[in-house]
Amino acid sequence: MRVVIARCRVTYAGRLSATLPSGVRLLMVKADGCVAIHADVGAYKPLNWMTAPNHLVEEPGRWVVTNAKGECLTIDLEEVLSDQAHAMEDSAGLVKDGVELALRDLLAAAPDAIGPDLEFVQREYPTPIGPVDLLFRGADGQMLAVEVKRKGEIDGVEQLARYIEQLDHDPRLRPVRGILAATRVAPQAQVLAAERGLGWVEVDYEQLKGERAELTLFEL
Amino acid sequence: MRVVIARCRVTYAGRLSATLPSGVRLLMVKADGCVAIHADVGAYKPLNWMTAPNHLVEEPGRWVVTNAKGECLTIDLEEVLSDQAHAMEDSAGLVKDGVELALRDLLAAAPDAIGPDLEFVQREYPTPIGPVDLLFRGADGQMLAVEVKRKGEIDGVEQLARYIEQLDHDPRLRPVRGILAATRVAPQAQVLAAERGLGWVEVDYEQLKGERAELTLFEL
DNA sequence: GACTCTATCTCGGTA
DNA sequence: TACCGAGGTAGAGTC
Repeated sequence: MRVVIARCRVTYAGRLSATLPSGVRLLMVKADGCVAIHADVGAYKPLNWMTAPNHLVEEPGRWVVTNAKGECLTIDLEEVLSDQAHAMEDSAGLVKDGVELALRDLLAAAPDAIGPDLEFVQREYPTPIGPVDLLFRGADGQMLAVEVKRKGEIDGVEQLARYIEQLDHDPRLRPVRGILAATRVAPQAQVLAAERGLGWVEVDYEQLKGERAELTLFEL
Repeated sequence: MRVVIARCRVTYAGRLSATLPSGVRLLMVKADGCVAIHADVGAYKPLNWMTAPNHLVEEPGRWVVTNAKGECLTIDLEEVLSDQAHAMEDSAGLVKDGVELALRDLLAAAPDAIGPDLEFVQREYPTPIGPVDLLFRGADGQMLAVEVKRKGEIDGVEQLARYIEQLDHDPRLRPVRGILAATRVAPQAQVLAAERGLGWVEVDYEQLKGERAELTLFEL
């Protein structure tokens, strides 16, 4: 990785146009060719960037980065304060835990958090437009599709509505009820769910995890 | 901004749990306290990070970053290869052009680009599920809701349909027509719009901007 | 390659 | 502050 500290101006022309006036910034050029320009605020997002694959041409006082889509990032270097390169061998990647997937599995094992007398049928039940997170059968025999989100928003309601529409095409399943399950359901999502004839439920992730741990302990 | 190149291990506990095994990486500590850990691939996203405001405690061989939400980022430094700091005065920010907001404002001022004899009523007209970009009144008195997108795709049509559904609940507005306005409307979006009884229009951003400039000049 | 969906999403706006 | 929508979303997985 090459790290340059420089006073520079930047322009980007591509999906939008953006210009960055003169200032001291950090330029990163990574092993895969990615270029990022960071200011001294904001941990996450670069001011400007160009992802790989791209083509970097280094002229005196100017870098020009282009890609196949016709996007162009131009960096005018007014003063280079530091320029160093470091070898970084590939290292094992990040290991994550605790997102939507875990919530889905917890709910599959504990349907009571969604509603009474539900029998788990399948995870990732396939439809032509993508898999439904969870499918249950109610005490009355009616099917229930559940869309799981960490945060339930309008998108999640639309997604669930599309799945229900697909599932209702299958005479063996029809009519299918739908519930959006999330640690939090936004007010707008609640309104839209009601409008679409869908249900929603807020579930407590920590509590589910605790119950699961207890159950595991008991089963030992 | 402080830039450290080091062999390190990282753990994050907060919105999820994540661990990062030993490897050489770039650590950025910005003036606002933000911390980011970058690998040698991917221009954009750090492997781990902590946004401001936070609290960084530097012990020998270990940094611990915590914030008010109880998130915690721990960096175990195994070997520091470089450690430098650079002053970066605040500089003027990024200037963007060509986005949805500008397009919306141009259309509010130039309804003719959407259709004949439209009277501008309101920007961001509120509904229970979010604001409609633009609301106009036609010559016949009928209301017209316009959803503005840079690129008109299926989700833009869906969004517009949801708004119309809400607006039609209001007897003072009903019946409301809907149009998707974008610099380009995808064929699938055109089909879906027709299906939903909605209109669509492709508008020329550069031309609108030009007209606006002319108008401003004229008004001088 | 195109499409879909998630994200410690970030970021900006607003009530 | 919380909530909501846009993003040059990026990045991962699937078909």
